[in-house]
Amino acid sequence: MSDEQHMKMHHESLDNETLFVVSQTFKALGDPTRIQILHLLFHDEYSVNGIAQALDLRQSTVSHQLRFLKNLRLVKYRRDGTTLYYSHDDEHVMKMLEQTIEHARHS
Amino acid sequence: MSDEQHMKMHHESLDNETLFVVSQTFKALGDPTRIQILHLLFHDEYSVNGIAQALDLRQSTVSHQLRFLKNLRLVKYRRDGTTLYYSHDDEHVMKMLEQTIEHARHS
DNA sequence: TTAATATATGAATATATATTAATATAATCA
DNA sequence: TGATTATATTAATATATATTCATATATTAA
Repeated sequence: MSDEQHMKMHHESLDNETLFVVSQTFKALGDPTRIQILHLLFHDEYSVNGIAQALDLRQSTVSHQLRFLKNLRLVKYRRDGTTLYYSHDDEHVMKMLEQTIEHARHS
Repeated sequence: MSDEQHMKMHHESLDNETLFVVSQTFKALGDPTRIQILHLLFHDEYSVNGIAQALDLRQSTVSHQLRFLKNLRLVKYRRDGTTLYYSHDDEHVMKMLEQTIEHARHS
């Protein structure tokens, strides 16, 4: 039996890059502040200050977390003057988040 | 308009307990070692040492992480003599994990 | 009971992470 | 240009987390 077939028997083992991407994705959802931000963006776009006000967080905190989320392409933004409007940018991740919120609520 | 209706307009805001449960769940999936363990348990049950050997991890590391996963009821075990066989115990979480792995592989 | 084996636990350490205050940058408008 | 506003960045700090070694516990078998 080839090594490849042997690996498939035990299901594909995880290569380091996949492992890194997957862990980063879930890590993004593993923090209460980021969950709140993404959940807020589920329906609408918000400015940085808008998020800060809605969630009672510092502007700096929000900006830091938005950078994190933007690096993972989980959010995007559009500019209008000096204001940046952020919105979500990953349907798969948003679906997982909302499903898990519903799952947690009904338990 | 009542406060309750007002809240629904902006979607249900997240209560602290939900926020905690959701973040804990995703945090569990946000670590490469735990991802490897859960992925290994996707098909079969494994002993603690079996996991350690399969993934080239210390027994202690595996045991600590299994405790973490067991506290969240993501894994369960059965005893056979001195050996504990662990298996996964949350279909929703396992489905999310495997979907996200597939998602990451094809990107 | 003693030895052997499997697993869990505790303490120490190193690393990662989230938040904050202060400040820098960038865009707009008078 | 200078003032104003919105956002980003930097550095500091506090906290959380993962791993490891050493050891404790528990089960079984001789």
